[in-house]
Amino acid sequence: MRSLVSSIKALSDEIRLRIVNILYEQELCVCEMVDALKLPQSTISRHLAVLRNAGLVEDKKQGQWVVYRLLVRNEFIRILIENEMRSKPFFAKDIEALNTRLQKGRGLITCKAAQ
Amino acid sequence: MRSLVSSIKALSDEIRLRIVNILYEQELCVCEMVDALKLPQSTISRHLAVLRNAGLVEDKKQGQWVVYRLLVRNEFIRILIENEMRSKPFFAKDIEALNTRLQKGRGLITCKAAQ
DNA sequence: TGCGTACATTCGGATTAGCGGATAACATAA
DNA sequence: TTATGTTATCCGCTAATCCGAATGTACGCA
Repeated sequence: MRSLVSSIKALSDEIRLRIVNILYEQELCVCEMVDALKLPQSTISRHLAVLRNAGLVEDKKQGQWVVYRLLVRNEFIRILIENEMRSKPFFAKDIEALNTRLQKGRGLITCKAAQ
Repeated sequence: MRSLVSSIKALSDEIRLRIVNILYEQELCVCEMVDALKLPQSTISRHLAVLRNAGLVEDKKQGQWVVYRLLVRNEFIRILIENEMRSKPFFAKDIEALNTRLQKGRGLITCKAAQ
């Protein structure tokens, strides 16, 4: 119950929804998200901590990167993403920016160099 | 988009989830919710205003009462209620208290008298 | 007219959440 | 070792949210 509220609370922020949206595409390191969403690194990192504490994402170290993966444990979250986010231009433009970024960087090979 | 965030934000509170839960049973006036959830009237009223501003409920005057009705406009909200709330004891006990209250008052006939 | 009920809103105070620059911590590479 | 890149956390600050008692408003009924 407590965890249900904190899951919903974690989703009740525009920036965190944008993060969830791009993570629904594939797992990503922090700097890829920074580039895709064009937001300060501290902002992304802080919001990722909120999502992690709510159990919505998990992270793993991979070389010098920390890679985040979305955990869709509840059906309502999947429906939320599929029905309310993926069709909207607001979120689609982040996917575009992400793809542009991923083409440059080729996965996780470089990050700074991709800018 | 703005409205998606405010919908989710409106749902990101324990008391408001409890209100949504009992309104999913049937439409209710404020004092029935006060009795069912055993919370101060100002608290219920304030949270109802949040839900109304987010477009999650609508209200209509009915005699001396204001009756609130849940609007399930998004599929993810229905899934949220069905999958995450209705099965949980935490929310079930509110339904029980609500039914006890409704037996006494028989719909909207009395409110103060039902206490 | 005046009382009582139902509901909304105000109030002050506490808690929480948000921001981005700066810095810390750590890994990798030269 | 030194330099660079990646990520997390700290900092001071502002803004939003929550609470319940108290007050305001509207209306039905005697």
